[in-house]
Amino acid sequence: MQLQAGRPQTPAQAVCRPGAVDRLLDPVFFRAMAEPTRARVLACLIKCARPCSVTEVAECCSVDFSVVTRHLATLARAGVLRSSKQGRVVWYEVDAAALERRFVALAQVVRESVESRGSAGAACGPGACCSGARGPGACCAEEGESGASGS
Amino acid sequence: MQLQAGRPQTPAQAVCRPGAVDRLLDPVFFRAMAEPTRARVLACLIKCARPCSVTEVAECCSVDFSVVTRHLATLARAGVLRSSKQGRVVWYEVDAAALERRFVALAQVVRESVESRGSAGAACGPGACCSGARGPGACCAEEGESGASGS
DNA sequence: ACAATACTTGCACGATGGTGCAAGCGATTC
DNA sequence: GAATCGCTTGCACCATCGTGCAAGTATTGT
Repeated sequence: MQLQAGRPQTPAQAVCRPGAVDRLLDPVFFRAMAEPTRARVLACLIKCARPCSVTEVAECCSVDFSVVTRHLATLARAGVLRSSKQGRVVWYEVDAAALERRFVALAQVVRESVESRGSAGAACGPGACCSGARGPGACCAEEGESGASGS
Repeated sequence: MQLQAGRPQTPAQAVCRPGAVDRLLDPVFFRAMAEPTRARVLACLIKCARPCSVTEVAECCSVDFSVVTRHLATLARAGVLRSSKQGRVVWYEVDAAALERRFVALAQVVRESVESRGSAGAACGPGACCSGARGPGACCAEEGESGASGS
């Protein structure tokens, strides 16, 4: 069987097949937006669609100023925001291009997964297949491809 | 001024303009994917592109079986997975349609934000405008803690 | 030089959440 | 009916993280 070529038959196989989805499901990225205050900050910056200072952003949420600073830094570290310093003012802005690209890529990966359902060999389903190829280390023994797909 | 009609000028104004972005930046959804183990589980399910049992999923990560159960339940609660019980086996499957729709909508919201940059009134930027319309409560009474209006 | 503004960082505290172990529950098999 | 399988839930532990306060840094204004 051409296991390596097609779609992984089990999660245990899937985990050792590096793909775009692994890079896209970056916990740092999702964690950045998972916090309610940060989500609110990000929503405000998206709506404003312009660079905003920390002071401005702080006015949209009821937490301490220092907290806003940290949240903005977190979002910037995750690649969601970009910052630029002008004098003593720091302007934070949504990195819209990168953000949109990321969401589009995520949507694409999910869509491709759906499209592969009927094409890659056996039509798997509940109890239909993959019932015998289990066991830890059933696929990860070899090196596979050291595919550190460059970012 | 057509503040309510156009794009909010400040984050303080933006926070009281409910829009699609507020619903899409759902912390529950993003938190579900923000955890490394859950991200790995989700990636495996996307790659497999078929319903998988809890036992199968547990083989792709090195945590306790009970932990996998909880992670899968969390992802299902967030609308990322769907589950169906067949006998004593529970099948978890990526809700690909909903997931793709969500990412597409997020990309769309970000894109629309970019497209509105030059259209809605003044061309805002660092120090270009919005320097005088500041101050807490400039647009709405208060929306944070006392605001039990919206859910 | 001094003060004010804009922001960052150190610190402590409390809440949240991920984890493993063990017990429990429903469905299947013998 | 008893044993087994597949999964869920209760519990305790620990790490992480969000938060506010206070001090510190960098830049601008007087």
